[in-house]
Amino acid sequence: MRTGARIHSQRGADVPEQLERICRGADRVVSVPEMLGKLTAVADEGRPLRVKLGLDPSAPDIHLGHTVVLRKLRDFQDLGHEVHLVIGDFTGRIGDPSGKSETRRQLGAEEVAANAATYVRQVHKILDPERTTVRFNSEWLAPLRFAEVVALASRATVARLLERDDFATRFRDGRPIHVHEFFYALMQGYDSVALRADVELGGTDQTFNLMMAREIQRDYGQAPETVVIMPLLVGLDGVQKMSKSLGNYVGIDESPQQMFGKLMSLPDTLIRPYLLACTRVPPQEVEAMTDGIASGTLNPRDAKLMLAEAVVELYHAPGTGAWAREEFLRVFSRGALPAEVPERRLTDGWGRTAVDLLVTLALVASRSEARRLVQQGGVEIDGMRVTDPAGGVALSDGSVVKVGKRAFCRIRL
RNA sequence: GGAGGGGUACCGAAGCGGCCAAACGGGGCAGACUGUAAAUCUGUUGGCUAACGCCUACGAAGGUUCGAAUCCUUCCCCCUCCA
Repeated sequence: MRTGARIHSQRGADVPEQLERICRGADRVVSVPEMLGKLTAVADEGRPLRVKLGLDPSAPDIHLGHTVVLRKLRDFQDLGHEVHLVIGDFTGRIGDPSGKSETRRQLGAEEVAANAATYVRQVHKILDPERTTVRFNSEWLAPLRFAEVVALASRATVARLLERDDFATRFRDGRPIHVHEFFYALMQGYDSVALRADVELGGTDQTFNLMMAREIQRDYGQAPETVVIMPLLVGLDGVQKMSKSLGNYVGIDESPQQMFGKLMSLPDTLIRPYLLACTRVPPQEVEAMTDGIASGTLNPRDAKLMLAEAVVELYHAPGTGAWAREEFLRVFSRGALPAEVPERRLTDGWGRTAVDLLVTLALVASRSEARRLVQQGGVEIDGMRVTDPAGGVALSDGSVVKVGKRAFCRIRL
């Protein structure tokens, strides 16, 4: 798909097509006519749009939730535009308590750098490195003098800031809002000024900040960026948005097995949204599958198998999706062993009981847990359930210990 | 500066002298079932112990008491309102 440059060089002719591609899947574009105008203008000028995305450096792993926005960025790149990622190292250093009322831990410089490197590596699974620029916002935020900060602050009113949903509810409930939290939106807006962004992407949770950025750019004499707001992906729990801290996520750096398994644990109601947001399955096909599920001709499990395979395939080597599917069916549907079982050499000196074994193999966190697991029937050796925690176990070279549904270990004596 | 409210296990939240390793909900884990690591149901969820039980734990440190998450003192932290 490296046709972007060529399309771009065709100038205005393909602008409607570009617009259609950009708006597809977006929750909202502010505004569509404005976007049209910009696309036309840059096409005439023969330059690409500068498209911005801000990233929070505190949670280094990219998950499927991020990919919704990242894949949209990729669309821009394919259309010949350039992407500017802003790592919020300065904002992150201050700590953003937004969303939760929890104050976020401050990050050290090395940590930020390491996280950023991880980001960039993962992001390149989706974005075209050739058309991606990475910047750190400390570059322009750190040198600001207090007078300049005050000037920035004077652009916004408290009433305006309180419009933000999160602030509004906290204010109403009498929960604290710290002054520096107000600065957050201002700083993000300033990022856009520093980058001279033409377009900014974000999830619906960023709506307020994105709108604020437009106003700030205007105040600084720039044309306000056009904003593309993408829907938030619901997490594996089916309730809250996907986020690392909530643990309801699928990371794009995870192993094929893990990705596949997590996607199979998706509530059935999320099949359609995930197919649409996280795979390249054409919308008509998704609708056909959805109908199939509704009418009972398609087993939701099979739809999920398809979904999981498609997602794994997107972030791993070709063929891995099908492999992960086979693996899943073998281990969970047929209860067989996975293709690769980690091996552990067992030397003399472990205590001989079932509990000792699990502890020695580090398959449990404590002896109590091991005991519990055995009592609950969650431990098998060579397919035989172990029933007595304190009883001895019969092992031979090559015996396989299974703990719970998905922990395996082959014993070498 | 003043007044008031609060800090409980992974999270939320009860308890306010013994029956508290701490109700209840969520999450996690295990089992059953299944169409799946969906849904549902059951069990389990500090550590050590074969077990009796023991140890550690309710912001921190002391104290009262036969006995404290619960009462007292000091300290730390958080929140709200007033100035």
